[in-house]
Amino acid sequence: MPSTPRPTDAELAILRVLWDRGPSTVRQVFEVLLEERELGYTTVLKMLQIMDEKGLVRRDGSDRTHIFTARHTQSQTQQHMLTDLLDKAFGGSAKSLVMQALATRRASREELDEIRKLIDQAEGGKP
Amino acid sequence: MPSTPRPTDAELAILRVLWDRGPSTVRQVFEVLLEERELGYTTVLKMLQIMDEKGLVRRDGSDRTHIFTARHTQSQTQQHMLTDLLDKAFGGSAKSLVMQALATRRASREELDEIRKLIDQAEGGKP
DNA sequence: TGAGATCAACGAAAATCTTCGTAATCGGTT
DNA sequence: AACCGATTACGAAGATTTTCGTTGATCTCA
Repeated sequence: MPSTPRPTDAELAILRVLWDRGPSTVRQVFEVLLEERELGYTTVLKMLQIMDEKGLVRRDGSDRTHIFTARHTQSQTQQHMLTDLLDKAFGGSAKSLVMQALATRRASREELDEIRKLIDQAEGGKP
Repeated sequence: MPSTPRPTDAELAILRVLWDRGPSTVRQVFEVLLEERELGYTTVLKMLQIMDEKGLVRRDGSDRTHIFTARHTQSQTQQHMLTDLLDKAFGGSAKSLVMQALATRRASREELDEIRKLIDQAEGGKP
């Protein structure tokens, strides 16, 4: 149960890179982010320093070029942010959150089938 | 489609009051929030002024005591924040968001049934 | 070995968020 | 009319977020 703060938008962009590409150097993260938007190398460095202080990433400084790793998995972070949103905007109701999410119409038939299977499982295990 | 910014945590607390109790004065919002945490009257006033500038609330200043109203419904705001989270933390996959949400184990059997019905409907209407 | 490239650290600036004190204004009451 | 309480407006301070320039250290290789 991670007690780290909820990542900000910019922090999340960095975490996405670390989740996708695994442990990375500042430069590697910088290059990926540069494809999406303009920003400076030292901006990324500073962000990673702050994220290290916050506990969002871990740093290996044994080499001259430090390696940064996301401290929590994407799943853990998703869970964290979802719970936060659930409490702050959905009055704690997972049902209404899921209904709204399904209303975004981004799920394909196959995905809906998988979701239904998950519900069946959940109900099966909940007598 | 509201092009207002995503509300901050403090703004969301105020919006919750407006959604629950309808159009309200600063004092009314203040009194409700005071039950949850300590804060000053002018803090709430200032927040509402800023939220008015941002377009998050509408203000009726025809009377001396102004009345504030949420500019978007709770549903619209939920949709907005969910879409934002979807893109920034779930790679746009509604499926994985729903799966994670269901994993919070906050939904009862009855709620799961309702969700499944919604999926059935969605699939029925999707050729 | 020394010149140039790469890197981390530091500090600081601009923007945003959150908080509230103080002052000005208005309404109702004496 | 003068006062009192309630309300809005203003401005500012502290915290956080996002950004980057500069500096000094370290590495590479010619």
